[in-house]
Amino acid sequence: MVQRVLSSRGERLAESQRNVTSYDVARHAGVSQSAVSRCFKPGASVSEKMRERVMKSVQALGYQPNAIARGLITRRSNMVAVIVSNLNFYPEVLSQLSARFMQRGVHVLLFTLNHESDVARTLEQVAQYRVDGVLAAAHLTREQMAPFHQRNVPLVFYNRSYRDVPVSSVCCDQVQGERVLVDLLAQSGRHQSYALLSGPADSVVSMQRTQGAIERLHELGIRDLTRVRGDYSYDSGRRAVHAIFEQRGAMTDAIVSANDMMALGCLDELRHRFELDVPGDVSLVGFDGVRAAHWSSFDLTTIRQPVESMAEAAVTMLLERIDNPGLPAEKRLFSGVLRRGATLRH
Amino acid sequence: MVQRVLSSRGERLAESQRNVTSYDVARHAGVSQSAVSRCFKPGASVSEKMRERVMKSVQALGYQPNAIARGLITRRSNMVAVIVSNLNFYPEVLSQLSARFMQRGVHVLLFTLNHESDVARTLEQVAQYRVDGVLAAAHLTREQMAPFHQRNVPLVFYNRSYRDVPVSSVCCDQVQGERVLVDLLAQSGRHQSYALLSGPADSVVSMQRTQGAIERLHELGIRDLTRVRGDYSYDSGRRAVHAIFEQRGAMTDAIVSANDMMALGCLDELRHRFELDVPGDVSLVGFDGVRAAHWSSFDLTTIRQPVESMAEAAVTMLLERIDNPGLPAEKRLFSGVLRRGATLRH
DNA sequence: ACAAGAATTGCATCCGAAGTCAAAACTTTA
DNA sequence: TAAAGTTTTGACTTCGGATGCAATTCTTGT
Repeated sequence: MVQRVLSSRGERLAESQRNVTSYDVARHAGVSQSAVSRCFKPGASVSEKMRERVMKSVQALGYQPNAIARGLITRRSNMVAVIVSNLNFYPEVLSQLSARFMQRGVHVLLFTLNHESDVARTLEQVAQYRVDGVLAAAHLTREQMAPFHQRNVPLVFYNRSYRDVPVSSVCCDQVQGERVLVDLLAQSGRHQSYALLSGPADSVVSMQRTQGAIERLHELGIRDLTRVRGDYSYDSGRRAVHAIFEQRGAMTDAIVSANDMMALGCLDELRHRFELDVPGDVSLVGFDGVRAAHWSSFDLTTIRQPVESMAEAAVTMLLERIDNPGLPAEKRLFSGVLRRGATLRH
Repeated sequence: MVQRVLSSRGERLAESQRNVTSYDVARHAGVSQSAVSRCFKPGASVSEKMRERVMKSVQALGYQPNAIARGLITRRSNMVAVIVSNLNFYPEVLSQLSARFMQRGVHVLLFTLNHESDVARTLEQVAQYRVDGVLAAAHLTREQMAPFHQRNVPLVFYNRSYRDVPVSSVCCDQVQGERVLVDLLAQSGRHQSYALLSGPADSVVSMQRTQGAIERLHELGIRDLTRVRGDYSYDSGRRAVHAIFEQRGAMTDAIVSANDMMALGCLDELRHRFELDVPGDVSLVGFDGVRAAHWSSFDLTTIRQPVESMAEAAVTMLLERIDNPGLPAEKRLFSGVLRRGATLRH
């Protein structure tokens, strides 16, 4: 008791800094807490008079409903987790996703993964926050998805599809895109020797692109193929050129890169280090359609992923499944859009 | 009643999908709910035997503590809001911030702003989620900051400082960096005519950089200055070259761009459209130190923002203030790091 | 073996808003 | 104007975990 009295100033301070609650508003307006709550629920049964009265107190006290408390009782956090594995290509994707979620009043809890992050621990965190849904632009194993399925938390993958797992996804058709590029290479110039630059070994996207390219090259009877591996970065693209030339001397005259960043690295290395002409000496294609591919220094021939449509689709699919948990998994496949640049010999 | 019976299967389903709570664990383990709760609080008074027993049930039931409920009672959401205005330069910053917060067990609620977003509404959302702190890489007015100060929610700005407002920030010294660049231009070549390419009118950073450049140019007695404005984008850099040459004919031989992206646009336009030599005909400097500035096609002279240190500082400052609300505001200023590229005549 | 002290455990309450349900206040109708 | 119907309103409970405090169990010393 003595303490209480002594600390009264502190208490008053604490009191004044305590967030104002619906009870405070209710007291101030001389109504019940339920009434206040109802004023914030669209379509609730509240008279015009009541609403005005409450809102006046809300204004006066600067009341902001507590989304955490609301989430607890409604079991709806109004948050989705967005998991991205690396921000190489994903800044554009992320900004698209974020903007679209925000526009729909859904909040984004961001999780980024990198080589040294503990995926299991991260997913645990995701689960603990009781997000309403998960949008993953990262690879998850079946076991890692299971908890979400069990809890009925909708899961949509961006650019990862799992053949035999009934899980929703929005993907760009990597295989078909790569085939288009290879066709273009084959038609445009008489290339003698092809090199294929893959992404990281654990990237499914890279695997698909590489596979698409090889498939089509084989169909066209092209067997002479150098294969090297990069990590999707510009620098690894530069290094790749050296690796390629070490394997085949400087005969290679067509490079198929699994993404744009590496293609740009190749392009710069070919031109500035090897002083070769692109497309005169070597043809080059990428994949993604990043901004820089359009820059006049590069003007890269590539397949552009329709990021806007894909993001829109992913967001819509996820929110639909949150509102309607019964919806079956759906896999949407978007075709890439060919961008003809100036990196093809003809 | 009939309905209840009829829907019993549905209920069982719903029941089984209900998230398991600490009460479920307690029942399963034959202990009290408090005990379960304590097992998840590091340093709590729990016997080894109890912990084992509880953990066994936790495993058996797949219990995950509900962070939302915890947040309600502890008044700590363990989330911070990260507000970024545009993802032009910020992908790198964002990925740094996110990784660092995650590493410290803090979760990131992401808010992106663009020209058409309603800042007030966004900040309302931020407030409703009772985040423990706010990291803003965006401009806020004094009025917009006020609610956070009132609620004692620490606020740290990234690359925005408010002269007379006692609010924490981590900034790169724009003015000094720009002065270094101008000095370098002045020393390296005998430039006749300078052009200054600013960023968007509402960007404080652009304002500071521009001001730093002008200041130093004036000190050096250079008055012949063309000024144009861009929007930080590559394309606006390209357009700017036209604007510059329209104002002064093609005499301009030194361009100071308020950021790297625009500088790269200038560079490409100068070389490929105007067929001018950089640095032979025109010198060019940027600001930021983006990845692409290092690419061999560009090799731009610029000031690199020490993003890693700045992100680390920002995260640390914010978390310190969350743990210790009494800490006074602090403004940390980092010097940019000069990167000498090949875009300066000498 | 027993008292005193320390370490554990459980009870009850709280966080802040939402939803159920019955009471109260209005409307409409006869 | 009373009865019946409709709309509003408020009391109370709930969501799920954290915590102060009292009760209990376990140590320790004698």
